[in-house]
Amino acid sequence: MDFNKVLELLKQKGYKITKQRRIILEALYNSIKPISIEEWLQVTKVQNPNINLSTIYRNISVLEDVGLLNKIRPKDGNIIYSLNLQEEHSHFLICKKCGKAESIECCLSEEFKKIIDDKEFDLIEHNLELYGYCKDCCDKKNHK
Amino acid sequence: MDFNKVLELLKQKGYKITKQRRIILEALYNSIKPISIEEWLQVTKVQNPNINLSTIYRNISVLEDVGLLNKIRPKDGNIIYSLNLQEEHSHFLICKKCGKAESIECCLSEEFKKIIDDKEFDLIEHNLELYGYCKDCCDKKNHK
DNA sequence: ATGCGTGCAAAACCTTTGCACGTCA
DNA sequence: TGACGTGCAAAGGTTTTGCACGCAT
Repeated sequence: MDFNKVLELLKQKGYKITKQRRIILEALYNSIKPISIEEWLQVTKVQNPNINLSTIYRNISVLEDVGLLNKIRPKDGNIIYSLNLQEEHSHFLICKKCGKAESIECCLSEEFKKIIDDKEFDLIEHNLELYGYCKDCCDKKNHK
Repeated sequence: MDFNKVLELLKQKGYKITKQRRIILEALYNSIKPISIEEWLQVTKVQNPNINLSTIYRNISVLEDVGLLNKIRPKDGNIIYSLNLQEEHSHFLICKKCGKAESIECCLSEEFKKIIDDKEFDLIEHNLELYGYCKDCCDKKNHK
């Protein structure tokens, strides 16, 4: 996704594009990996040393609201952030009774990468299928 | 896993079974769902109102050391905890080049449940396959 | 012009730690 | 008995918030 598209999405939600906001967004946009708040602050300070931590926190809320923020929580250590720029790919909820497959939009790539972090394995794709009972079959059969 | 087995595992690592520790562990053991620190404290206080928050935090470290603790981090909200009592089931890292399948021991059930939380779907099983390049093929082909 | 966004400082919140005392093995 | 565990209180770290000012629209 183009950076201007990112700004566009913010504007569509009624957010103004201030100098600080632009710098903060660019910092994350240009980062090749998810970063912590502190790293994020350091990078923004390169462009404008006066930018405040609280401003970054407030822009985190904005990005969450727009749905562009990926938050990753390593088991140990602080939260790291990245922009969610990719097209979403689907997984399915498959009913064991009626076979209905419902698409869900979630991408677990980051979680997977974390899990195999120590495996020296270059993760490219994943396939995930979730099996259970859909609402209709739950109601009928009292599976819950 | 039996509760006594849990205590046994702690003893094996050289931890003592104090009254407080037992209550704290039982609280989590008996919980039907992952709970936050605050909920955990409330439940332990039913058995012994003097038990301190810091004691729970210290026992979290113990459980982590023993490998019995599941930490779940909802995107929004505090960490919730559960005991990791189930036998682990495997997923595979499958190499797209040499086809080698390496078993990894991780269970994403909780994450999946979180994801479909709002879907009214009774999740029973899941299947996960991770595809990429194993270390050997990475080295040979310079995929990284 | 007006209202949203920002910097600053303080507050709120969560987690860790030092210390003295208690208790398990 | 000795070492580990606990309660309490204080410290440490992170995130949020109130306020006055500034800037984008």
